[in-house]
Amino acid sequence: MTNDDVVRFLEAIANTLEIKGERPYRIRAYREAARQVDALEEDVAALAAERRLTTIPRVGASLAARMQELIDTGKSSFLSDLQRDTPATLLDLLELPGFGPRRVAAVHRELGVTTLNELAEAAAAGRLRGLRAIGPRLEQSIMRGVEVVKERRRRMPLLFARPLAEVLRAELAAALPGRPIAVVGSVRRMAERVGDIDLLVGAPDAATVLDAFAALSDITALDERGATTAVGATRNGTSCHVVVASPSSWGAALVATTGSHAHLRRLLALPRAAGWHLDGDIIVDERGQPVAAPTEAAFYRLLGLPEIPPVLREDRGEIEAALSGTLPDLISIADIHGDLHVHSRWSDGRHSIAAMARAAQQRGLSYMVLADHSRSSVIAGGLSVAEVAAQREEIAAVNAELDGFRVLAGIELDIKPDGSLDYDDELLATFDFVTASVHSGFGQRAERITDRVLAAIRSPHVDAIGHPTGRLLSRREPLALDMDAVIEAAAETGTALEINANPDRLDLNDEYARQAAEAGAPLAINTDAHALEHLAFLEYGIATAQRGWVRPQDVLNTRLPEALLL
DNA sequence: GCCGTTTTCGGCCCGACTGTTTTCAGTCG
Repeated sequence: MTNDDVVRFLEAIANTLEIKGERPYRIRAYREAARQVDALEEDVAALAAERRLTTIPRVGASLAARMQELIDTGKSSFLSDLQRDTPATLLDLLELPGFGPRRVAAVHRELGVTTLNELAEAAAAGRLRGLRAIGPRLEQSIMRGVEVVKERRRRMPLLFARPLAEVLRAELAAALPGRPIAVVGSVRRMAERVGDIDLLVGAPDAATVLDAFAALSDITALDERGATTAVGATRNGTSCHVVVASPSSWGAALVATTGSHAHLRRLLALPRAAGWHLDGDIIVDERGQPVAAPTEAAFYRLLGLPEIPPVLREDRGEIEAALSGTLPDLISIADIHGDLHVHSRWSDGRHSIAAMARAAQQRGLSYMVLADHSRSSVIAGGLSVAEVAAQREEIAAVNAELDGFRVLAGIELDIKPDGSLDYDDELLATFDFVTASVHSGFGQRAERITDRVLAAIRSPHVDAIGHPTGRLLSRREPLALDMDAVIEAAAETGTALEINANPDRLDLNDEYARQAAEAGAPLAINTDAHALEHLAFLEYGIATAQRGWVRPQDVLNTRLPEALLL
């Protein structure tokens, strides 16, 4: 029982209670406990073993008893009781945009709907029409939403896939000491969504490897087994594919299993690869023998190419660029000198300005822009005009304490639903750096929302647009923005577009990042950290930028503050 | 359901948008 399992359990209870129409503060108690367990450094199972669950903040006697039962027995009588009249599949419906607990409860009660498919059928048959507060627009959005949610289920965000892949790799490595094991496939390419986990093992004897794989505690079922490959299912139903290669063809096997399919197809069509083809997961030559290449560099050399970084292997022109010697000089994490979007306790961050600054410095940065929320983000604790002034004093005090690191005064400024900005020009002029973001009116139509963002870009006080498309990989589709117009205006005014590195956002995504860089719009790669540990998100932002062929000179925060503030 | 403890009960985040209405419910951040 992992902390994540307990978090999901508490959230399932909260969501079920919400559908049942329970009192809001009781629901919130479960949500807050879930957040606490999520932030817990210790193993919640260890706390349970010592009967110390109530030492977790926001966990009292009642929640502790429910968590204890779950951890001890793997089941919860409380949750099963709740699910007797509120089936677990109803929780899927909450993922639909515009569909909250009340509407879920209504379609369940009035129409007997319990699953996404049943809801889609009911919508298609026009049976939602009779319900209060559901009209034609919502009906349309439900039918679209069901498809979106299903696709999300098929391919999980990298955020979830990458740690899962690492657990499997580490467990397999422990069972096979001395063998090289690599996470390959779309996780290695840092693709934003991942269908299944791919592992590559170097070993002369495949059977031993496949036995060890089948015996992993996280692999609950073996779906397929061949001579050198196997497919298993993990506890949460994710499919994991393992391939065994001989050390002499390790490099070729890395290329073959890292993909993408499109990249490989193009690669094997090169003249120098005449007769080569894929035999299962192995690249073989015209005689059917595995291509001997101990490293990836050696493999690409056989084809007369420089080594192409995994993040570029999508057949988006990288092979042509490699042939002509024009592969981009990709940005790397070491190029980043500052983070332009960091929150603190002044709004909805978990840590103080000083703590965030010290953590950023430890990560090798030399400055950060403190960008707490502006006043309209009420729930996020947005800063009043008076608080902005008070915060400046704390920034000055923190800067006086720090050596070799600077905190700049910034703001994450709401672009309000009518397109106006959240503070007046006079106040805006006093910030070192302003990032403007959309936090409301997500459902607006293309023209209206595009106008809002364009107005912000054209404001002389706005230096960057935060998470421009507003998407959340695990639960929200992008705004209906005209991105061509946004990128064009950003290039024209020199307003930066953010690559928000939060792995649930990755916004801009790789393709827009590339389009922006090519159009000459400056980029900013920021963590949007709301806690110390979120500063580690930078690597996801860098990977997204790399996948977008972004070079250091395309990115604002590769500069030092002196150059930034010009 | 948790918490504080000058309170063992009464606080705990609310303002605005959208699509549904015909005066507002439900969702969202």
